[in-house]
Amino acid sequence: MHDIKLVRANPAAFDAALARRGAPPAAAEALRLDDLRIEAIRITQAAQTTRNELSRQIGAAMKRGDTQEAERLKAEVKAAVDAAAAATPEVHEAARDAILAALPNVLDEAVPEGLDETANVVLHTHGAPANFAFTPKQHFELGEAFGMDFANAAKLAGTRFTILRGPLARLERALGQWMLNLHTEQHGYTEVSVPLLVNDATLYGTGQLPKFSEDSFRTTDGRWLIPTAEVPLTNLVRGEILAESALPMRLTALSACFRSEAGSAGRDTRGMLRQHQFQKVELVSICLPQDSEAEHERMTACAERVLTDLGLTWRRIVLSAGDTGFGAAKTYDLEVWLPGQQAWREISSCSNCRDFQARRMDARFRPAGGKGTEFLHTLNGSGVAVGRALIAVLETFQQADGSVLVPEVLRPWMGGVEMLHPG
RNA sequence: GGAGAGGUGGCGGAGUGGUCGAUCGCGUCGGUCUCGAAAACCGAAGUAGGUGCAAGCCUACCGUGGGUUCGAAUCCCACCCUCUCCGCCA
Repeated sequence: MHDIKLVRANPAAFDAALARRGAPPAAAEALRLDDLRIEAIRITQAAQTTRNELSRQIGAAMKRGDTQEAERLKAEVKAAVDAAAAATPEVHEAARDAILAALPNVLDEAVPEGLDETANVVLHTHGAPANFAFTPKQHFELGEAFGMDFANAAKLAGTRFTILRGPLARLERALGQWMLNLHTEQHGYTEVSVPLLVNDATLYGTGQLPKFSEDSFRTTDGRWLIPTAEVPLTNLVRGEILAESALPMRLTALSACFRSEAGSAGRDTRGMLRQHQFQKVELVSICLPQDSEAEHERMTACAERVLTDLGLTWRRIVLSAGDTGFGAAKTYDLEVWLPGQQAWREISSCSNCRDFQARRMDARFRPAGGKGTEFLHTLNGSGVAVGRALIAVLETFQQADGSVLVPEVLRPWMGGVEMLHPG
């Protein structure tokens, strides 16, 4: 949600910010509605002042038993009451906010220009795609031998679901547990167990509503399955006024994530790369405005640490203007190299949302020594997607005979097993 | 799911139709006192919107949304949440 005051202060700059994302100008219409709102407020408040004064007189008149005077005043107050009812500032405010709530965040100046992913910029690469002495298989080809089961998943739930059994089920659990411990024990994050079902206000707070309702699953009682733990974690501060001493607040959660849009693109139909349900370790930071840029770098480094410790090949890219998500001012994607697929694929996305979500959530802090309140900054990042990490591990550490080497850091979670053998 | 009770300012807790944005207590902040601290005493302090150069003035907000009324924290309706008991259950 944008600050109408900033729009008013510089409408041209606001429209220019939208143009970077390829969105049409909106300042003029928002300001027109805000003008109507202010005019209606003036009328309403003037009428209320009159009504309040006359009401006081009515009360005084009745107290001294002057019913005739009271009745006369009642007739007089009617005009003010009608005038207050006729002016509808809340209608104009709702119309204004409907526009503002559907507009994406203003981008960081450092975000590269461009309207799609072709304009993304690779910042650095860790490791290099390895040469295999054999033709590396894709994860679903490897997985079959380990009981990666798409047929039964389809029977139980439909397409875009996967069933894992035995060592792969354990490997998924190992990845999640290990990542969670890494972030809580070494990166200063606090583990949180969150609801997987949330209400409208929560989904609105992080920006999924009102514009992207079709991307999430809705329950029959009006709740939503979370598309990411970012939603419940970030909304923990919704409506709160925090003390500076509580910041930064670093939260992490391992959760299932549910995405209804996952199948609509018709891409990645084979395998478990793009699913309606997947596990993810999420990182969320709530911090002071002046700290969010550094926090963004820190958070991304925490996610990178996961990939490095697993022994994966990865690179960091900064998303272009047009590819940056709705609520983000700046986003780094981490892409992992998949030898079987011979491609870089997204495994983490770390975004600085600045005060965009905080405004929607009304999440503020009280500056130490200062007066009043200011909006917090919020950041979120995957640390990392567990399902995709599983894919990357399978494809990266596969052997010629179809067995898979277990990354050292995961072995304590795998009962000490060093090599997974099919069958 | 059934029955009952209740949601008021950071917390506790008054207030049941007429200057109530709200008595009071605790906590917080500033001051007096003190070598310093405690105690005591004095004082300050909600959020948002409108208006003004400013001091200030005005409006709204007592779980949320409606309604009744000249006037609602107070009455009515719906919803949300909390607590107690019963039932059910991992």
